[in-house]
Amino acid sequence: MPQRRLPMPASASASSTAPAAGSTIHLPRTSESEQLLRIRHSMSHVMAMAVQKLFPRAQVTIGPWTETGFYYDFDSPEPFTEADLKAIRKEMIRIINRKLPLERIEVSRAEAEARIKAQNEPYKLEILAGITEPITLYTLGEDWWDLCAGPHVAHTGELNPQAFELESVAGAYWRGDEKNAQLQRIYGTAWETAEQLAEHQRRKQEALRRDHRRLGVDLDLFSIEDEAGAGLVFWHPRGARMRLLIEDFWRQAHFAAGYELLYTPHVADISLWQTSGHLDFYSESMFGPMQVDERQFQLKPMNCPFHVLTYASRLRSYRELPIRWAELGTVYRYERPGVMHGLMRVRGFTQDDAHVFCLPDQITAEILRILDLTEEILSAFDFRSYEINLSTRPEKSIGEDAVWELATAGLVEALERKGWAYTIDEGGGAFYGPKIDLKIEDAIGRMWQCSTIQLDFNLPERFELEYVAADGSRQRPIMIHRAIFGSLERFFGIMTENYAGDFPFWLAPEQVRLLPVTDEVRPFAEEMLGQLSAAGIRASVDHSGDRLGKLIRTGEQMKIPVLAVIGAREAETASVSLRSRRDGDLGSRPVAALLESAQRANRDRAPALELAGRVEVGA
RNA sequence: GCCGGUGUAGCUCAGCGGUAGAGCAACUGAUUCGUAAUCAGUAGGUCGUCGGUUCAAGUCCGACCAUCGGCUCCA
Repeated sequence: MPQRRLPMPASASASSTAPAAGSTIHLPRTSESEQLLRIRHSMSHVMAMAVQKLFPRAQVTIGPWTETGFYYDFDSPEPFTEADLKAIRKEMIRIINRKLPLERIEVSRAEAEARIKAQNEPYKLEILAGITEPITLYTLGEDWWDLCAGPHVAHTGELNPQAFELESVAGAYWRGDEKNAQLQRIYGTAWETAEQLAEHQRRKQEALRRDHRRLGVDLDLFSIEDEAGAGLVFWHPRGARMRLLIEDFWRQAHFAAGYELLYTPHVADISLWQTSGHLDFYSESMFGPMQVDERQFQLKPMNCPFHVLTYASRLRSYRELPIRWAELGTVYRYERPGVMHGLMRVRGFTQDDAHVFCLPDQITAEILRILDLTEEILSAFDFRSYEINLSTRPEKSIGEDAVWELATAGLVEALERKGWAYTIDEGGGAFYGPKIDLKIEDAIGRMWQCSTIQLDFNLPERFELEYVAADGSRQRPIMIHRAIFGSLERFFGIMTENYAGDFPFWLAPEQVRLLPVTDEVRPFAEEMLGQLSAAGIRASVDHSGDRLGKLIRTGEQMKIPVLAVIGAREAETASVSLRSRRDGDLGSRPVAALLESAQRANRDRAPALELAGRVEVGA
């Protein structure tokens, strides 16, 4: 068994020292560094002062630090543009160079109110009303101050004018509520040293290099077509090939884990969504209904009602439980214009959805099985570091106390038995049941929530699901929803960014590309292609007629794991000269050796070919 | 949906009132070549869409669509 499938404990927290490919500079997060916190806090004040100097009509609101910098929200009659950032930045440098002191002053509520009123800053007044004593403000030089709890640097001389940058302007709502005034937010980043700033920018570049939208075009994996509409994904042959491999692996793992697979319709009579309750609490995320004959149909935003109907299609016995049904179900959800994002946020996507119907005393065992399967599937894509969250009963919820307690205890016990660290989000569960969410960490330290396990006391109730218990009575089963990838599209995007497009051998859409050096060897290349294809290896011959250097360049740009150079020497000896994307030139091997190792790699879902010792062929 | 940016050939971009340009890719020809770009030629765009201003609009204005960075929301 390959090492990557061994069980590994989940890490309880995100690591900020994430592997930043080739870098040794540590970038502390704000929450890890008192000095950075001061710097960023003060930077936002400096920025606000600069903005008010350049835009006197701009009113200040709030300006907190973030993990990599800071922002400040303004209410300004004139819109800020990216070009304005340059001027603001220059003004900030001027302020920094004046080495202005930042002084903490504790004031009475009345004095704070008087000072704010003198400046006509209505947002500050609102903030004041919401805070408790002691009320503090920080001055910045003689003319500027802001209501703030601190802490700050002693004077702006402690701020490094070479270690900050203003990054973007964005809209934001006062207090985060879209019913409130629209404010303008300026984001900045600030560090102790110019080197840290450079490293931060290098990481941003790295994220850009890994962007799945970029790679989707470059590697010809998928596209989103204007003509068809936003948020609808077209899987190109290469992307579709990968998706099929992912799905095949997923199906295999599910059958092995005791699941059966379902196929259910994409639309259904709208009454189904009335029964399920989605029409009441989910309709704003649903596509509108469509009229068919005398009935109204609804495109599905979720698969669960279909699985529930399948359950209810006949009488169930307690002996049948647990029932585990999974489906790669494509759902459509209405997303507001402006929120779509590559594969990460779309309007049509496929969930790897499953529902487990079980007895109350089976909860723990079923959750544990799901955790095991989740780990097996995620680690196959090299996601081995998790952050787990358990969400408990919210105030507004349905169901009996005893059921909630039993279910929550079941989730806790499963996590304990799995040995996974987790945090508890008290009251963060859905109204219909507690849940476990799992985030995965990618190669550059970002966390992504994909998997979710939710208990549901609502749907079995609404659809009056039953089973016949041992004593002949009718009982209600427990229902568990779970998804591991969450959305196949989104997972594909995350995975693409995680690998930066350098997919492991088993997953690569094109595994081996044969590069004929001259026209004379094309027939041999074709013959070899036949052998590779017959052995289930995804291969092609590059017939562009370019010179070898170009063929290799093109192959490398397409991130093909194995390039096989075929010249006269190779054709004579039935061999290939292999070049691996990961390990470079591997030297010559008999064709049979390539076949054998590629087949083995596919079978083992290996990241790369493993070849026996180099064989010298030819002259 | 909201704020700001962007939309010119398949891709990356230049042109910013006066009859559309480059590099790469594609195609054709020559070259038959040994580990990240051989040379030459050809073709390709109603400049996102619709409307307006103007003698004249990729170029100015408006609306819409898409997209990028955010907000809100979320798989």
